Amino acid sequence: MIDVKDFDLGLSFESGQPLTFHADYSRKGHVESLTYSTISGEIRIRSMARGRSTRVYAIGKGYSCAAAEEEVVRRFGLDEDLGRIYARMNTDPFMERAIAEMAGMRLTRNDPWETTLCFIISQFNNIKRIRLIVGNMKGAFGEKVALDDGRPIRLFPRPEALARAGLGKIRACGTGFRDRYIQNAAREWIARPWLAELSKLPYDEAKEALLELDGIGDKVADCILLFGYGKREAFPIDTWIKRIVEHVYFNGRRKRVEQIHRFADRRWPGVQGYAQQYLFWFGRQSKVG
DNA sequence: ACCCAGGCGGGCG
DNA sequence: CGCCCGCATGGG
Repeated sequence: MIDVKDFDLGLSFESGQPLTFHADYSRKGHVESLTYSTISGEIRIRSMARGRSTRVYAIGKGYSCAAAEEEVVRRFGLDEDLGRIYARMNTDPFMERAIAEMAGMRLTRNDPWETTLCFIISQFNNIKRIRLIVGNMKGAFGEKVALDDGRPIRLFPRPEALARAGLGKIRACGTGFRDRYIQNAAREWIARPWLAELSKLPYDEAKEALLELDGIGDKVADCILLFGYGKREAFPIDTWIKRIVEHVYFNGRRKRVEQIHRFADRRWPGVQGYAQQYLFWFGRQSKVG
């Protein structure tokens, strides 16, 4: 059992973050459950709010109890002190409301390759269709494995499988024009093994390395750094965030992306990624901008 | 039948 | 440089 402050499982799971794993979520009263598969098996979480703290039980198939808990802590960033992060984010009334409404929303930590693929697919696309395409790609290229109960599942496609796949077969998953970005990224992932190790580099250098890949621009690179490499100083700027920041902090005046980056870096140093996620989801839910 | 979706790369002025 | 356009595809 893990006892954490400031954790809302459903909000963390359903806040538009790249859940690269297949998962089933449900809520009955104040008890939430989430089941998802991993490379090593399957994790089942039950979470129960008790005042300001939440009790989280994790059971894993193919995991010891301790290993399952460790996986959940890592995956949902439960080792990060949200109270301290909120104190640094809370610079104004709008952010204060976002924090109050979205209390307990965590930034998830995902596999770097899986995150890269998801966000290459995300460009000029919508969340629902991103999930559809990723699902298709698992079916076409993901390794088949059986869980303990014999149920077959498909793992996330590895770069090796996509590097040798034809563009036509990739495109058949619904990727559209992104097919060559995907094939190229898979090949580069193999040719440049250090791409898997970018969390060791400072944010700027890691971003530079990602930007060399075709189909990865400023926004996608920041998403990969934030959700795949745990770089909390990344501040992905998509159409939503741009509108929201312009509306809330610039009186509706249009700003260039570079200016918004500078603004966020100065205002929320070190916690830009959390600020972005809270502005993004709160702003979207309440239709700001 | 439209219109849009968590951008990016290339081409033009 | 800064801006603008086309881009595949499924769902509203």
